[in-house]
Amino acid sequence: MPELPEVETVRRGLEPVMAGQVIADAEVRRPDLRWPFPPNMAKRLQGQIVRGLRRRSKYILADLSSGETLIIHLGMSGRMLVSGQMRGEFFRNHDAKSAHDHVVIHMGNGARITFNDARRFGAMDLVPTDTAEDHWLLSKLGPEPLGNSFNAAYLENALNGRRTPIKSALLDQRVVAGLGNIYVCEALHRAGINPKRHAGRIASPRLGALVPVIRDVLAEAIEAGGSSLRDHRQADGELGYFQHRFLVYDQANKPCQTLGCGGTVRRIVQSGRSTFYCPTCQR
DNA sequence: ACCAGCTCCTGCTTGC
DNA sequence: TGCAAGCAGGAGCTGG
Repeated sequence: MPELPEVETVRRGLEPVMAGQVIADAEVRRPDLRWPFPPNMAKRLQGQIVRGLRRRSKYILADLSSGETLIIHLGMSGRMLVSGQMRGEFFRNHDAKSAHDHVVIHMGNGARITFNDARRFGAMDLVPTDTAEDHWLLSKLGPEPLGNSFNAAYLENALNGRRTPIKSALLDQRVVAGLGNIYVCEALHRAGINPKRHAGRIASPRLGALVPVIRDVLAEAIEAGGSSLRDHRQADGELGYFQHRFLVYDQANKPCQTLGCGGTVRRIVQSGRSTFYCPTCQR
């Protein structure tokens, strides 16, 4: 599922029920997701106050009063669903137990947060807060696409000399952190760049123009609550809505929507992943 | 160093 | 309707 906008949507959904609240209890129902959980994870979460929830790329970081940070990755199909009774309001977004409820966190305010991940590509780890960003999963990540260090000069330098297709380069989390297949396809379409073009062979003005396009696509997707194709749900269980705004992703054989283009959206495979683009207006 | 391909796992969609 | 193949939003690892 989740690329940056989906993860940010989940983070925003968890913040009001977790931030500043104590973790009353935690249950681990299965010993591992992609990797084994850290030792005694449930016990180490118990009694901690959640100082705040941050996001780095596609990771959610929950800073705890113990001085540790819970790192959460949703993989392809992970969900964080809130249920329970809070402030007199009853949330029933995940009351039925599912076979893939791997971790359940019970907050002192009555909220219950369930980590559900059918494909088990997700991960959790618990590390000291002051070195959380040095975690092996985070240490090699490139800049945040919505941050100031992601700019035209940076991107040109990062892609200089690279012969891999621009599509593959933008999926590389070391180049820019948080993009996935959907938003790379959409951004390249908006920028009019052919996904097969070699990353190091794109003229500066076109690369420069790609930066604000990426920011816009991500910001609009966050605003829409992300994209729900199969698995993504907001923390309250609601769907995201950005999938209705896709111009190319999953639109194979449909007419290109670019004004006056007249082309047809194609699906190709690049390094084993689907790429959707319009050969007419993406050059 | 760079890059394409494979792999982990489960479930939904597609085509025969 | 039934069944199997194909495909899925991530990302680490391997080997050329």
